[in-house]
Amino acid sequence: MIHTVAETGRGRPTMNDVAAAAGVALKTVSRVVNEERGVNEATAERVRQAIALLGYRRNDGARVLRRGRTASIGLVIEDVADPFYSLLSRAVEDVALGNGSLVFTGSSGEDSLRERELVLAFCARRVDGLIIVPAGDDHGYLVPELAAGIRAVFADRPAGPGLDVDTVLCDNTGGARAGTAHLAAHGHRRIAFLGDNPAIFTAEERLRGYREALASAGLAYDAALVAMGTPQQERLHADLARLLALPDPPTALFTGNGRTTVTALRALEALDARPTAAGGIAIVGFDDFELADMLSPAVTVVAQDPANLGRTAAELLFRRLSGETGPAERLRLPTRLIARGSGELPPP
Amino acid sequence: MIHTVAETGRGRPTMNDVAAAAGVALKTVSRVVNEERGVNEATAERVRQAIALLGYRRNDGARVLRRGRTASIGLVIEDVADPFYSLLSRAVEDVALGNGSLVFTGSSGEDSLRERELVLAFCARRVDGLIIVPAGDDHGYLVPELAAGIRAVFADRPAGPGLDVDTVLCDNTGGARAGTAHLAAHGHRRIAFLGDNPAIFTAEERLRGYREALASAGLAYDAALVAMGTPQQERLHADLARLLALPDPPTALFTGNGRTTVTALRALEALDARPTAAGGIAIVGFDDFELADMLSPAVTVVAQDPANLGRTAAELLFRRLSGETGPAERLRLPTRLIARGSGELPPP
DNA sequence: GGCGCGGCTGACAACGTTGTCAGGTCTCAC
DNA sequence: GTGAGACCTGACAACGTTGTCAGCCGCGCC
Repeated sequence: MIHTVAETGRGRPTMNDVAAAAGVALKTVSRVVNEERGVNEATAERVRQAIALLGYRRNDGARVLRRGRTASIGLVIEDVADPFYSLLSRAVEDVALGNGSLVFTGSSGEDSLRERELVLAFCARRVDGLIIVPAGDDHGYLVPELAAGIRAVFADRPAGPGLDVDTVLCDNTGGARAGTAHLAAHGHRRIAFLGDNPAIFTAEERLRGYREALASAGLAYDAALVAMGTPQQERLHADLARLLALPDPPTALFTGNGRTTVTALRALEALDARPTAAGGIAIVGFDDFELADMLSPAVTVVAQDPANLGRTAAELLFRRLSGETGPAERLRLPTRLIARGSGELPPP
Repeated sequence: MIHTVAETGRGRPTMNDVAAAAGVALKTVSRVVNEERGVNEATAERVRQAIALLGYRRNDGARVLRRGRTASIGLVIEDVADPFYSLLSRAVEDVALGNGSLVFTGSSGEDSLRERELVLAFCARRVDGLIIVPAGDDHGYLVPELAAGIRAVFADRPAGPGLDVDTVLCDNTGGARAGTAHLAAHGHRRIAFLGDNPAIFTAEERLRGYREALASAGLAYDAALVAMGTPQQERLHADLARLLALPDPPTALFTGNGRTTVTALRALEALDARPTAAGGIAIVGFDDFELADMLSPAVTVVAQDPANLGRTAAELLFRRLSGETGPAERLRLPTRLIARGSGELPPP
């Protein structure tokens, strides 16, 4: 039988309230809530009724305090609004949910200070683990956290020096090499490179791949054909205007990430120099993007698989959380060249 | 002076450990950590040194248990990987961070059961508030949570019946009306409608707008010109093939959301019926999308502002959390028609 | 009748923090 | 010399849960 209970007014009911309502001890409620065996079915039913009556829900914060594990992880990326990271996020979420874990998400906005704040805030909430796409390259602040048992996996970019931690990267150099070589194989000898800020690990690796491909093709590296920086419309417009005005202008363009590719296409349009099916400057871009196949010409890309990146990192994290030991892993995920037209245009 | 302390081995240092190391009482450490005034500067400095030495970080879980507020909110959307929701997410994140709050994110995948699980899991963590893009239309499970003081704001779609809660919606009907009227104004009399599953609130509202615009233009509603369902490639391909094979086929197409627009464009391409600058079926799509302006012809859209939606919902939530009372608000955000070419093609 | 055992229940401490309250020391004015 | 007040510090309970341990009851067996 259910005893009515004087509602204490404000605030949520606790196990104590449920216990009082059901006429049992606190601990019995705990057992029912956690579906432990050894509770008489009639008693359990009375407790369940009291729970429903009061709208009780277990306070996981208190539970965590008692047990240690929070069943939550933190994900720090550059920007959820960027398709690359949103695909990565979704994959991380799915793996986490499959492991009974919730996900704190935060965008650093390529600001190492904000990255640090987010990570430490997550650590203060005692997340079990972290997946980090770092913005900065000093992660000393993580040392005490790792020592305290929080596991971290770095994704897309490695941790700063001195941190021996699991890392999942993309084959940036190989991908850029393949993309650049593809252009060279189609007869281009003046290939420009538009990349992100060279302080960013991936941008620098991709530049390296570009240079290696040039060398393999017997082409000289010409600094005048390289422009790097944040992919803003105005900057790219100016860079491309400069490149096209060179006495010996490039006949092909390798762009270092998705945002740069799209922005460059817009800038070329504004400069009246966008490739057409009939011809024009050839383009290969790092990163696939939505509708690349619907432009004319369709855009040839070196595709990464951001979902795979997120999934791999998350699975690695959960393997660690379930006790897997061993030295820090450092994985490289492959890229794939998708020829669609813009990278197969011949030089004039 | 710092006393050395016997490291207890596993686990993180607590305030107690710091207190022992600094030779002060637990409460003094608490005061220093929380930057309360009234602590002698020399003492405080000793405590800070002990904190640094031990790598101490406050356990926010315990703090929350004591204080009641968690400084975290939960965000449930359909899919972070969808650009619409990823823009919304970013806006929510930014507002939350500005209010000193962290964000749990979860994708329901348009599954009402998963929505419920996510929301209740967030509630068990005692988030202060929720922003929900609902997948289902029964939110009875939220009643006890709301009664217990968790604030919720529904975004993009309303809560199920019986729940009187803050809601931020888009002007779906008005937008669809404007888009359809735009096509009619350009001379089209056979306008097809491709929408999402009509069980989804926004899809149904947009269909209504489409019908209203037809009526205003003196055009008859023809069920044969309407196809609704999940925007999968095969389904849309079949629907469009059927439409184009009609004895009196449509000369224009209104598509009910971003995913549908993009998928329909691909299907038209496969059917060799994609519009060109020279002519073809006219298209207006609900939702703007990246590169809509770079296709040929560029795609005319009825644009929502997902970031604005997220920001508005989050700001409303935080106003509630900071004590604003009053009846539940129900906001409607405007849409904007952006003419780019595909919607201005004349009928043949 | 006594003993052991399985099944069920409850009392109590502990998790790491903060709010409350009390106490101690010092300074200053009377 | 004493009281008032400012300043600093600490003891203790409480937040809501779970782990540990002990106890009760009824049963079957010696």
